[in-house]
Formats: sequence, structure tokens, C-alpha cells
Amino acid sequence: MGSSDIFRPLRVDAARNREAILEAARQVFAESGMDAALEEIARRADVGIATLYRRFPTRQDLVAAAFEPRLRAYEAAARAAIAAPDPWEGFSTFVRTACSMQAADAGCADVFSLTFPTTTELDRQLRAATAGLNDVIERAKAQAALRADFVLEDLVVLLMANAGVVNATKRHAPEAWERFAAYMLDAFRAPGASPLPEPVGPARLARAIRRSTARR
Amino acid sequence: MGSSDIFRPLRVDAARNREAILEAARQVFAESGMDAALEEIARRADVGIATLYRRFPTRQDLVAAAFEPRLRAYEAAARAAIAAPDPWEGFSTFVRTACSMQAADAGCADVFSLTFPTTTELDRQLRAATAGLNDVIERAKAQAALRADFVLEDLVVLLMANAGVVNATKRHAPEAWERFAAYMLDAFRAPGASPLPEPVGPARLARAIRRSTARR
DNA sequence: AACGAAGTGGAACTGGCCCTACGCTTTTGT
DNA sequence: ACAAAAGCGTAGGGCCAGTTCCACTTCGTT
Repeated sequence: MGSSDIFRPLRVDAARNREAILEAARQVFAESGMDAALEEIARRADVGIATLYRRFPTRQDLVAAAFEPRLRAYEAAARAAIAAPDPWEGFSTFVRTACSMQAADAGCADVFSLTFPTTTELDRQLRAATAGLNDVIERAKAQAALRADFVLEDLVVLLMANAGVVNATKRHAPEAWERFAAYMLDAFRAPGASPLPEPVGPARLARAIRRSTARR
Repeated sequence: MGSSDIFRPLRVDAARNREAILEAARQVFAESGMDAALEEIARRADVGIATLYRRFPTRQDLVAAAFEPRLRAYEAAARAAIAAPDPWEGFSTFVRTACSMQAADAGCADVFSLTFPTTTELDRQLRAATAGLNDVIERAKAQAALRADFVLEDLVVLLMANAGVVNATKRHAPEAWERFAAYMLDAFRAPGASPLPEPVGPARLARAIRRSTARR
């Protein structure tokens, strides 16, 4: 990847530990979100905390590496939407898939909602995948399935909202998001019932994203 | 209030400090949510941490006291909705008001979305106020302004969702919630475009609420 | 089998926050 | 003016998470 010139393979024990850390990280991030305790991850991987730091100097390095499979899944969902013959079908399936991933994995809730500061590379890819949907969106509008004033950023806002739903309900009503997503899809469906306030333009949303450290 | 039999007035300096603490708490809670650091509140009130603890032995005592004006405002908004001649008008104004309060005050985002464990008394009142809306909801359905499958709990879920939006956008796109709320209102408006998944019944939502400590 | 490089884990330091104990200060009532 | 009651702030112990350091172990090579 983007590391040094000479690619030196890891020693086998080191490689094994690296995998154990990633596996543990995926579990823990899924349960507790991207701001979970690193020591918990090390503990669960049966590895000293220093080992974790040596392999992943910053939290973001670990997040990026652990999140990769989910990113692929997200990209795949976007591609599926693009490839779908019926654009509304593609669009709505994508929405449900992404929301369901958020529900199943607290890390996805954090990352899809761009609420967690990730590597520039990771969120470049995430945005790219999302932006790819512009095509479906246009086609869905063209056949008057999607309301004309819908914009790509509405999708991001939806994921932020869904993260809120999921976060509040995951313990005792883990399927609440389904009804919520259905409402949103109804809202997106043409014709728009009433005029909407301006969307926050892509530029501002982008700036918004960079640094909502999720605070707490 | 609910304290001891003999009501002993506070010494004037103590009363002054109490007010300072409440004022600081309101500021800090509004900025950082209900899980803000108590020491920060004491610091900002120019008061020792022990004073804060003496006056408000638990975090929830402080939250309840600090939140009171907001609770009143919420109740007032609900009453206004009930009193509105046009039920849809009343309903939608209420939704916008509650969302806007969440946007303006991170504490409201936490409490309205029932994401933060509060005193039983406080959230009893909050629920009562919300439940009062059942009347408007029925009237709005009766005149086919609100879709027939809407339930009261959808309102709570909306507030959870809006908390997510607000949390992610407050720094750089603080009015994003307006467009989101408008979408939701469109979704709620009759006729329902497509069948919805079952709502999570009141009982389960209630259990959900008790203890979503907002984790992180 | 033996040596050096690579890797390891835990101890130690930091800083933030919660919460309590305790000796000092202010108010209040006489 | 003074003493008792009420209130106060600081200091300190506990906990938890992040981060760095370093003496020790394991691996891979010759």
C-alpha cells in the first residue's frame, strides 16, 4: 500500500497477531462503535496493547483496516443499485441495505453517517461510492419515481438520521429502523408533497463531515 | 418540592450558587449534551465541585433541575398543537418546534430522544406531554391529513432520528434538520404511499428507553 | 546452535473525570 | 459581637483510557 519503498513481509507470528487484532477490532467496533476502547480490542485479541500500537499507530489506521470489508460491501450495494434495471428499485434497495448495515454494526452507523473522523482515503472511497449513485438518482427522477428536488446529500442526511434511530433502539427494538426507512422512502418518492427547504450543499456538508468528532 | 417535611430555605449565598450552577449547567448541557463533565459545570459556575454535589447529589438531579424550562417549553408546544384549530397545522408545527429545540440544545436532543436516562419524574412528564398529542393525531387522521397508520411512537422515533441529524450537522450545517423534518412531514402526510413495517409497540419502546445510556 | 533482527507484553506516566473527606469561611440570629 | 449552623473549596483516592518505554522472547537465517 502506501507504506515504505521496500515491502518487508511481516514475520509469521506478527502477521497472525495482526489478523487477531483486526478480527477483535471488527467485533468490538461493531458492538460499541468506532470510539471503543483500544485496550478492550487488545485484550480480546490476546495481545499486549503495545502490539496493537506498533501495528496501527493511530486509531484511524486501525479503523480503516478493520472497516475495509464493510466498505467493500457498501460499494457493492452501490454498484448493485447502479446496475439495477429499475432505478427506484435499485435506489430503495440500496437505502434499506445501508440502513440495515448500520443497524447490524455500530461502526457502520458511525462511518456511514460520516460522524467519525476516518482516514482521508477511506472516506474518499466512501464518498466516491455514494457519488456513484447520482446516476440511479437521475434515472429514478427521469421516470418520476423519485421526487425531482431530491439531492445526493439527502442520502447522507438519511444515514445520519438512521444512525440516531439505531443508536437509540438497538437494544430493545432493533428493527425500528425498518419502519423509519420505509417512511423516508415514502418521503423521497415522487411527487414531492410540499416544497422542501434548501439542501445543505455538498461543499458545506463536506466541511461538516471532516470534523464532527462525534464529541462524546 | 419533594424534599423533607420542614422546608428550610437556603442561605442566600447558597441560593445564589445554586442558581449559578443551574445556569452553567444549562449552557454546558446545551453545548455538549447531558453527559457533559460535571467539573466543567462547576468550573463555569465558579464554584467548587463539592458545592455542586451537595446541591445535586446525582447527575440526574441536576439534569432534571436544569432541564425544567425546556420541559415546560415542550409541554407548551404540545398544548399549542392540541389547541390548534387545524390539526395538521398543529401537528406539523409541533414537529418543527421540537426538532428545532433539539437543534438548538444538545441536551434536548438527548432528552427528547429518550436517549439519556433521566429521573422517572421528568420522563413521566415528558411522556405525558407527548401522549397528549394523541388527540391531535386522531383529529388529523380523521380529516385525512395524517396517514392512518401513523402511531404516537413514530414521533419518538422521529426525535431519535433528528437527534442523529443534529448531532452530525450542528457544527457546519446547523439548519440541515429543517429539510429533514420537512421530508418526515411529507412522509407522515396522507395518503400513505406504501405499507409500513409494524411500529415498535409502546411497551417495547418504553423498555428501550429506560436504559439506552447513549453508551459511548 | 547461535546470533541479530523483529516482535512482544506489561509497567509506568498522563490526563480527565467522578466522588468524598475534612478543615476553613460565611451567614444568621441573638 | 459572637457562636452555632450552614456552606464552601481543595485536595486526594479511585478508575479508566491513551500512549510510550524497555527488558525480554521468538523467529529466521546461516
